[in-house]
Amino acid sequence: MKYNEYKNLDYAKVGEDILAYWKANNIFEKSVETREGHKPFVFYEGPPSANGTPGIHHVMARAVKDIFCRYKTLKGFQVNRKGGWDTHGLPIELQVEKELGITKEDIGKKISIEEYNARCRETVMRFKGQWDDLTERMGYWVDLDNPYITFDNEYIESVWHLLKKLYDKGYLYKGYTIQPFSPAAGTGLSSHELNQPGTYKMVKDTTIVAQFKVKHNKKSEFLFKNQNNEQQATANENLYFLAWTTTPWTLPANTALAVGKNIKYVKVHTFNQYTFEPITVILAKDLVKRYFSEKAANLNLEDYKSGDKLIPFQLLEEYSGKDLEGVEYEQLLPYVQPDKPAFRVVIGDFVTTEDGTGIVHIAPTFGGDDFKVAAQNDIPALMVVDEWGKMSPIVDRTGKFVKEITDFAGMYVKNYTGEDETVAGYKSTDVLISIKLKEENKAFKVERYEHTYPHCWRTDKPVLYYPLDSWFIRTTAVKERLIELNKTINWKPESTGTGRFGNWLENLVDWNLSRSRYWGTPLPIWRTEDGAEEICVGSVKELYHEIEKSIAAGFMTSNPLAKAVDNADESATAGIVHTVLEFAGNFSLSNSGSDETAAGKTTVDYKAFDLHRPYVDNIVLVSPSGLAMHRESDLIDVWFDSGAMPYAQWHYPFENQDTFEKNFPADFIAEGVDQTRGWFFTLHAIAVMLEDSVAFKNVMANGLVLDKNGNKMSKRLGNAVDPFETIQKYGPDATRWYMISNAPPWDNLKFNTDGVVEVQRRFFGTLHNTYSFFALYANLDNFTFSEAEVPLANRTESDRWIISKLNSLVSAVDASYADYDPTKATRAIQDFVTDDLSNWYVRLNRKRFWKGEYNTDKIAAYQTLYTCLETIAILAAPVAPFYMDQLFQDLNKVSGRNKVASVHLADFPKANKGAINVDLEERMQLAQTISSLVHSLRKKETIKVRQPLSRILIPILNENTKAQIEAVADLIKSEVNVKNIEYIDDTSGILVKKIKPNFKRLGQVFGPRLKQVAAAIQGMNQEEIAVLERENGFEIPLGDDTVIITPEDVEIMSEDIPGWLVASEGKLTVALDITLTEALKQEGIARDLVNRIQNLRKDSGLDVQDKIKISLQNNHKEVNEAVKAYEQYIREETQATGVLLTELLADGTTLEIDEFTLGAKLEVV
RNA sequence: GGGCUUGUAGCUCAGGUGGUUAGAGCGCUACACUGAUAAUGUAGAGGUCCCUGGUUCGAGUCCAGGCAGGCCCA
Repeated sequence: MKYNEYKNLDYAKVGEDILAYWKANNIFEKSVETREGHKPFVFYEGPPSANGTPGIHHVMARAVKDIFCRYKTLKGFQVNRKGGWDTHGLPIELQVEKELGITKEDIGKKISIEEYNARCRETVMRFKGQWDDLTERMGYWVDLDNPYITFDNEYIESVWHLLKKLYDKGYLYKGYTIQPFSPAAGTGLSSHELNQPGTYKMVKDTTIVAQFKVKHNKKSEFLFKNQNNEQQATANENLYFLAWTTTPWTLPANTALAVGKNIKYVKVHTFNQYTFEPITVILAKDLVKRYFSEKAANLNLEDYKSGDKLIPFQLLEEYSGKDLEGVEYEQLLPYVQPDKPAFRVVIGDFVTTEDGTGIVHIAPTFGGDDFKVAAQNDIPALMVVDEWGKMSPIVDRTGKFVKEITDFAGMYVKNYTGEDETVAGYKSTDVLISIKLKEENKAFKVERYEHTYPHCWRTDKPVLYYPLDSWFIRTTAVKERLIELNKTINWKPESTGTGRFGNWLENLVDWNLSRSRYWGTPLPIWRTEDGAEEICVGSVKELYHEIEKSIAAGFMTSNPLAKAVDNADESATAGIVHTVLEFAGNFSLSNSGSDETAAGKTTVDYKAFDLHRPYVDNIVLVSPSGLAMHRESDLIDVWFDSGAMPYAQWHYPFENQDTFEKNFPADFIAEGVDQTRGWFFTLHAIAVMLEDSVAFKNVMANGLVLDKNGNKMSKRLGNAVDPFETIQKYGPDATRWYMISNAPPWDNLKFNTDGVVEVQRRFFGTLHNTYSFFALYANLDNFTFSEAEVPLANRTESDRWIISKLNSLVSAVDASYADYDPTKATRAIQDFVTDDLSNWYVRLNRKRFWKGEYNTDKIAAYQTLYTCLETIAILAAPVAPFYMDQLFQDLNKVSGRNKVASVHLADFPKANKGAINVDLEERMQLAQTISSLVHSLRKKETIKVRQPLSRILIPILNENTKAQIEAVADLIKSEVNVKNIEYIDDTSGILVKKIKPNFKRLGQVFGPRLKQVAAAIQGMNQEEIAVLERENGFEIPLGDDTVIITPEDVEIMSEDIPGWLVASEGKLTVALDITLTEALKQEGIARDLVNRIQNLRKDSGLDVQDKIKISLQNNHKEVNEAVKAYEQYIREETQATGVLLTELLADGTTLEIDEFTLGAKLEVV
């Protein structure tokens, strides 16, 4: 059995080959099965939606999930990973509408709900194939065969069960609120949806400061009087409140104005800039300067002429907001009349003087604050009766003004039709309203204003705030508990948990559950028309029985669930094809229904019906008092679907009660940080409300994947990275390794394929080279790790060193994974492989592998390198699952040391603390530093490493350092090619010492006087340093005072050796003796000869083990002598049986060694 | 406007509890080495540690205020 040797490494092919191996040998399944009975590590998969193609960020998110599941498996836990699909929701509806060329309005008209939902069901899994493919190729291990699917009846039934539980606890209620509404999508939006990335955009809107004319009556009399300025009374009939709005289209719905109770307002006499008419206006005192120019402060009102740019003004009276309360004004745009008294000033605590005028225009139908303050003050909203006889706002659900708003009837309040706004003459509805107000002397100021405004995350069109009826979950009731339990969750990064998520909990509002849509989980609440009686249905069986009652009461004629519930057992065994809703089962990917039925665990046949609309809508139930109850037409927020997955993935509580209990809460979940208020919240909320428990103990919120310039990836901009292409080109391992090692997952990643290439080269390339080196020689020597392990004590210094380093690495990597910090783990592994293993251990020990006989030393070398490679394979397997499995198997197949078929079935190595030797690691560091210093000296003198030198000198200030260097002296000597290391100490008398203050120590002792002390120390001469060392103390005069410093207060090092070539780093100084003796020169020539002959061997295509005969031309005396002196050495190095010096070589090659040129010839023997 | 987060070499990133000469890899330049060879070593160039104040004997690090990017929300 031989170790596999590879000509070229094809990373993508490794991925494919290993994937095939996993499939053929069920490695994933085994990785779960072999841990049966072990402690479980519970992981929840946040379900993706398969209606779009996966992107590179999904590789990131899924790599993170995979890494910790694999790590925990290696650590001996059983990690079940049930996949899942999020199948409901707006994106799917919109996609279907786009494909069918319809809008929400057409549903029920051009297309039936039944057909519409059938299309949704088809569409939602359209890219499932691509998703599964990516999941496999990137090496994300998750159970794709038995995923939970949110549209399955079983799933919906579990969700219903949870809703009923909430209902029974009094957490569900119906309310009427102003909500974000997307006319373009025809639906209300949840706060989660409004929290999608990119919904808030900078827009330039036309804003109006409108003039609301004060009614002159008893209540307002005081406003028309001037206490300070009698002669101005004439203009006072034109008295206006100024109110600013960024949404002029809401002005026709105005029914009140709000002021701040304690805000100061002033009355100002001036002129309207559009009509030039004299006016008197009221606005907040703080904001006067915003509307009136300083330059006009001294102008006389009498001098004003129409059209003057500078408009004079005069401050008249001052009022507090409280004074203004109750003052009435004339309706600004009298299209529709309210049914109760309106148009007066109210107090609002939300009014500020930050912007606008300090007076806020109130349109109760189009703003949350507006709605609240109007209700508190009994101010009506402006409503009209729509075509169905229902009360509705003056803007309809498509975003158009109703016919009652005559001047603007039928106009869209925002650009919902995609009109080109850049064409000349384009006027938005807001602009048209402005023009009208200007003409009527009702506009004080109209200007374009840039601000952020929320947009629908699917249609990119602006959102309106709009009154909607909704069902809510009273999350505020458990707010404190949500906060408390959140503190027990380990967030990665912590700031997301305390900051983003914590603050969100602090400002929690009730969860708006309602969606007026079609494709989703229906709200299982039936109500009488007057809303007095209602029922929340919590299971299919319960619904069945309620229907039976309804039939008895005469509201229904047949029970659509009859077949499913009555004939359950029969249908399951007889294989009846269900006709109630044929398609329901056809697209179902779940196979749990029929299996479980056959097993007799439930009596419901879940393929015989459909809990979606419109079927549930057709069910009419009977109330306790005998009235008809219809289903509340809403669907529930899809986030509830995904937040319910801990339960619903198991069809709990109808099946798998045990399984659920064993798998709750999760040990670990991970998703993008954008899910903070989405999935993370809904999981948490449901778990706290129902279980008084967290839903997850550890959570990783990973950051965004941006393009290499830090911009968001988007298909539209064309900067999106195709994950399939990346994996195909660079392989899954390099892609994953790059993503994880480059930056912590919670930071945003600037994805640059150059980085992937670098990882490939630097890490995988080096590791592979190291393996190839091992395989080449191990195969020649037939090393199969069959010998007993050579005891550490019998191995070389460098063996023990790399083993020590390896064990330190195991500890570090284990700790990093356990702390959910994969980046630290990968960086540690990478540094070990490139720096310690490859660049130092292998480089220094090469000769042990290819030279000499197969003895204990050689075996020790093989064992050491093997152990390093095998350990690395396991440590790195969670991140690079394919390559590391190949490496592991390549090693293991020959040695058979592990009885497992894959690295993923192995056990995570345990660090052997006894093998870690800090002293050893320290002195190897010394060796590396000294070598590096000598190399740099050689370079300075341009003496090549092949030229042996006699000695280096190292000044030694303490015995410990000397002993440390002694232990690695051989390594240094061979690495830098010198014969001897000599140490010089104090007694030599030639050391020049350097003294440096220990600032940390001195600072603590001397504080502000440190500067003087430090200066004195740096000024000490050799003599004084000697005194300090000898006496263990030295007096420094400090002004009138004298202080004593000790050797601990300073750092003393040798700086220079007079007359020598030195280099130093930190405390270490090295001197190099560059005197060349004849012998050294000869040896240098011999080494050069070896080098040239080795090259010749290689060029001639000789095999490593071929023996040769060498003939050399004897035309240089120096060379001849070197050959004679070092013949033995030359023969050994070049595997030559003999070296012959001859006069003439007819057919040799020419060798050049410095100034020598000679002929040479090799013959294989 | 608020919350969170990031800002260190051309690029990607390290820099416990403050300590005086701020590091690594990549890239660039030069040189060397060569039975791991499309590998490797050594050296060099390259820094306003985002800015401004403050605390301190001493600030990349702590504090305050800004600026810029990102995410999330009003």
